[in-house]
Amino acid sequence: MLAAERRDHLLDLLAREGKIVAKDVAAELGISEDSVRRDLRDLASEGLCQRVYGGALPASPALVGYAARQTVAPDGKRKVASVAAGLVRPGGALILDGGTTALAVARALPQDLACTVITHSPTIAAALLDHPQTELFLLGGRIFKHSAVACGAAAVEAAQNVSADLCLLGVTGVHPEAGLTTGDAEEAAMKRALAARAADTYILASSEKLGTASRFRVLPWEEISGLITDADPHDAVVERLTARGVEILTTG
Amino acid sequence: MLAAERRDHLLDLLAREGKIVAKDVAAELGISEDSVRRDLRDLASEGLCQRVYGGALPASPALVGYAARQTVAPDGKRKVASVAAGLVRPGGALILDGGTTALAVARALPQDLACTVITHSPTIAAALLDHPQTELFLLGGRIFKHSAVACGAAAVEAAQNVSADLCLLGVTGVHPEAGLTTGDAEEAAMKRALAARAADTYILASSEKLGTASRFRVLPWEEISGLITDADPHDAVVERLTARGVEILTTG
DNA sequence: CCCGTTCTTGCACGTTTTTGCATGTATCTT
DNA sequence: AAGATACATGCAAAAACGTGCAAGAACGGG
Repeated sequence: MLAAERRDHLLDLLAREGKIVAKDVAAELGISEDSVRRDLRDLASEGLCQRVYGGALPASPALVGYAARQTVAPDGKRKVASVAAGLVRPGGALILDGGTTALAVARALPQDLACTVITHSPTIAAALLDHPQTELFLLGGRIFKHSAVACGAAAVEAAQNVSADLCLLGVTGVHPEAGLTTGDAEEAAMKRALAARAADTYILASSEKLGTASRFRVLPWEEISGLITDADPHDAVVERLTARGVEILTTG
Repeated sequence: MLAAERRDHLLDLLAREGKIVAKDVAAELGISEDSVRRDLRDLASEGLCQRVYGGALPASPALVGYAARQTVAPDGKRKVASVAAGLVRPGGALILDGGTTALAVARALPQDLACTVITHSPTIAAALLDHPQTELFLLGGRIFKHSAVACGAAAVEAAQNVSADLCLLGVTGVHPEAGLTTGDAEEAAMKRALAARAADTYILASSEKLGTASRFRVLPWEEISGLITDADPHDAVVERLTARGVEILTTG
């Protein structure tokens, strides 16, 4: 594991959980607590986190819930992506959200799959340029830097002109009661607009997102077809979702 | 194994896995770690990756999965791009075409330049994601694979809703009589639509394009503000263009 | 075809960075 | 107040780095 990668992991953890416990992270990553402390000290000196006894907190509470600078798609996301890619039928049309998990889906699509992909993410579009059989449609609009996707009025309007069989959405929070949530209002609206244009909508959520909620709701459970996750089917949150009637696709 | 092949492999790895560990790659390819480090250093100097202790990471996290290959811009294009980037004023709005030369322009824009960039190329958009001060607006539409830009009716329509101070267009043919031409009718129409939305339009053309013409005309000379090229000012084609009243910006 | 030049590549060497441990100190909990 | 936990610092081993150098390949001109 690269040192820089470790730093990213810490920031990601900070954004997702809102705190870091040095001891836990050291155990999780198999490194010494000293290394974690050193990293945290460095991050704090750059103003990226606030050092506290036992670990660290976000520099600004507002940053909680925002996707951090994630560079490496963890194994879980890749498995989720692989399952999701299996849902895409030849000849069908897919609306693909932005984000690292959705990017992993794009990468997991067979090179010669003949289908239509509609996306508001230039990153996703760029990744699919070398799929010769894939028809690509880009939804334009103002690009939101932190998530690297087109959002806002223009993008939502552009979405009204398309339709698809399947929509794959990434979210930051998956909670039995709060539903599906994300950290930005514009993004939430865009995701809603995308879901509305597809016959079926599935949520991509690696296990660490289960049970968490962010500020803005994307959709209630009633409006989605299912959840794709790498969590254990006997996970507490998963079981509560199943009880609610949500279809769960696992990577098992 | 060819050196260029090795570089491609590294970029591919970076796109797929999001990171490179020098030691692992050296073992996998059966070459010395020194060579890997040298390659990584070169790639980093071109802005294609970010060097870290132990290996490398994508230049920007948003660029994970972004096809960075084929982007080794020749020297001529880079010089043209540098001149073009100098035309962009802080606070101004720029319409940027697709293509390798335009991509070089995007790379040549100062990291902290506060301006608005409007483009129909997901590749360009992805390249500008790490410019924090740059406002990005993406024009959507059907993606034409061979040129990797949004074209067609939807894209042209989207272009009607924007305006800018400057438009930088790439073309495949630059001819004193035939004017500016390209090999695809839809692309030509899109370029026309872009040029119509900017106060000034400049053409990016490395020297090998001078004197050639393709099938579809983009614009006549009267409707452009100037040509940016790395050709010699005493080049025969350049002199004929000057005689026609075309402003020529050279890299000299 | 041959020879000089240039570029690439791997190795050796000294330097820098990272990392875990030990030690002593500070801080928290009870 | 006392024990436990977290912390900073110093230290040493290991890993990664940069540089110089030499052998070899590719190239170009004669």
